[in-house]
Amino acid sequence: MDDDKVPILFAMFNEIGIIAQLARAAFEEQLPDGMILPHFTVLNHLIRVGDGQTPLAMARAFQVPKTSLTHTLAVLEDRGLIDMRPNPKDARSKCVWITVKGRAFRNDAIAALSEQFGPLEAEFSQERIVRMLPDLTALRKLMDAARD
Amino acid sequence: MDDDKVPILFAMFNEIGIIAQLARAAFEEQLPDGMILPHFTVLNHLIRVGDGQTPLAMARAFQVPKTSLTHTLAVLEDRGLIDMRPNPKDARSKCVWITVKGRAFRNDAIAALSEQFGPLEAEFSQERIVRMLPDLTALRKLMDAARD
DNA sequence: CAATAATAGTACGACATCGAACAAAATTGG
DNA sequence: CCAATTTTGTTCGATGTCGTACTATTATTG
Repeated sequence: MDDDKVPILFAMFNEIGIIAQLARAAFEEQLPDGMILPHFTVLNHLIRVGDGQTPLAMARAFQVPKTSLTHTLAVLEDRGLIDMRPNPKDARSKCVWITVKGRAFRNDAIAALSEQFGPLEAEFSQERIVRMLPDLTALRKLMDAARD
Repeated sequence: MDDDKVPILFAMFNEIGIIAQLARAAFEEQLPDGMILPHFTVLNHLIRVGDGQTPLAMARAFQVPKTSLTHTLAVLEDRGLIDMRPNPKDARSKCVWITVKGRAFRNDAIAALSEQFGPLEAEFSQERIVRMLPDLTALRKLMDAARD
């Protein structure tokens, strides 16, 4: 890598890391109790992609170790936000279903999210988002593919 | 927030979050032992901004709770990568200095970083980075300012 | 079909994160 | 000055993350 290309790539990841951290902190402030981003992420995924997914498929989707997801799912089940049932097609496996309570929680979180990030739109125009998003998506896909 | 603005803002943060996670995982693979990103971040900060900083100033710079930084600094001191000395201007406080070993570690990590992310430059042009960076920086600054 | 390998999920332990409470020192306000 | 408040850093406890090792089940292969 040429010397002059390191700093700017570095700077980009640095900004991305800080933004991710600030966004996460701001969002989690809006969540009740001990709920954190991964809890919401699971519920949101179950609604966007559809429930009945296996834990392993979800762990891959989120790029986290399956042991991390085991813990996250246990919390969600404890709180009645998901149900875990045996996978009829594979006795080793399970399927994750979102409950009515889980759907409500997710919807409330979305509303809080809009509330939390609403002020941003006044200062950070949709234009800029539209301009960045394709590049961000391309970068994410490249990195996703690169992680053999 | 208008309904049509939520999804794209949401999508942007989602991409940013995934990229941050993938970049962190890829980078940490290159680090030895139990060293993780925050360890490197501290060493890098001490070189970029200058050492002799107080823990609290650094916690603010990284947007992390001071208790988290206490732990990170303890690890770095254990491994001989930093020194912590009393702050001559405030007996409650300390100053953090990077050691020769710490500098070497940071330089090695930078080299590993370049190695790790080198292949990206073939697929993700510097042009795109240059195009995105000002927007990312602007967004980071807005969010930083917003967190009262 | 049996033996072997691969896969799904979990238990456990080491370590990271971070809020609450704390002690020590500095600052402030009367 | 002195008392009250604020600031700095740590300790402690609860929880999250994740690598290793394990069990149960399924897939492969000779």
